[in-house]
Amino acid sequence: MTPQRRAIVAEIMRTQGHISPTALAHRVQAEMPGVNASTIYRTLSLLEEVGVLAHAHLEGGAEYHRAEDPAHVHLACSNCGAEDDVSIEAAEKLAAVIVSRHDFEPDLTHFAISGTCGECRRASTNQARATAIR
Amino acid sequence: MTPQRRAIVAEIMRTQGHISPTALAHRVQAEMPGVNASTIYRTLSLLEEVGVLAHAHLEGGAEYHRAEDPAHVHLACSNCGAEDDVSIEAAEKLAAVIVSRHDFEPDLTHFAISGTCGECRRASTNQARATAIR
DNA sequence: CTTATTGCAAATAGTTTGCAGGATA
DNA sequence: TATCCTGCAAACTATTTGCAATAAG
Repeated sequence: MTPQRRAIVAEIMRTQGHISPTALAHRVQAEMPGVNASTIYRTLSLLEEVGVLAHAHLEGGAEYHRAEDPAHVHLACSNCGAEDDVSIEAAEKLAAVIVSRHDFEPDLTHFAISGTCGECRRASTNQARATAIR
Repeated sequence: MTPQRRAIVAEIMRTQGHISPTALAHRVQAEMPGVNASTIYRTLSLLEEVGVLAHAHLEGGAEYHRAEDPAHVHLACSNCGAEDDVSIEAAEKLAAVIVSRHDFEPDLTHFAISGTCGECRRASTNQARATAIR
């Protein structure tokens, strides 16, 4: 247990949701200058091996979150970047379909699901309508 | 229409499924040495803007595929790397749930779904059993 | 002949690794 | 003290960009 690790773990525990290695590096270095990025990466993979953390792939790359956090599927709007969560229960219907028909146990939390959020969908619909009228 | 682009497009059309920029670069350079990687990247994004290609995020990063190819969800085994496809119809149940409950129009083809394939699941079950007996 | 495209080199960004000095238990 | 951890620099991989030379229509 070194001061660097303490700072890194503290910053992770202070974070709700997920955080990218680079963002974490910035925050940790803000309060403890000199902490090297490689230390961040090494600590992150260590914590993941031990089972404290897990990572998911979002639009912007890998993001870490506490392994104990309630599982959820991540929705990411490819238009505006908005993010939302779906409880894992709601996703179990697809999971069930996949298991039974494809002999595959999906982990719907590992990759985000991209798409268009309601706001952007309505905006583009209005846009299309305006264009049609013109 | 330059010979480089012809070679790139030919290679893509010859490919079934998806291909990564680097893999494409290797193949193109094999038959037409000297084609620069930047040309590959520029051509890929051009073809995507025009609507001929689209990309998805799999375990190994971005992969391009023909936009006209039948939509499908990609399953990737995080243990052995095996890949499988789910028709988009089968995924529509989850899509429907997401649309109605989260006001979000998902594109389930853009990110892969990782998980454990049947083979690996059975293997780990046997492993667990063997350990228990011992 | 004018515009578009390519190759090259350099810049980025994110991440990993070897190594030697320094901190930890 | 023996081991583990850190910082640093360098290496890497994937991707992007400026620019001048070249090819295309």
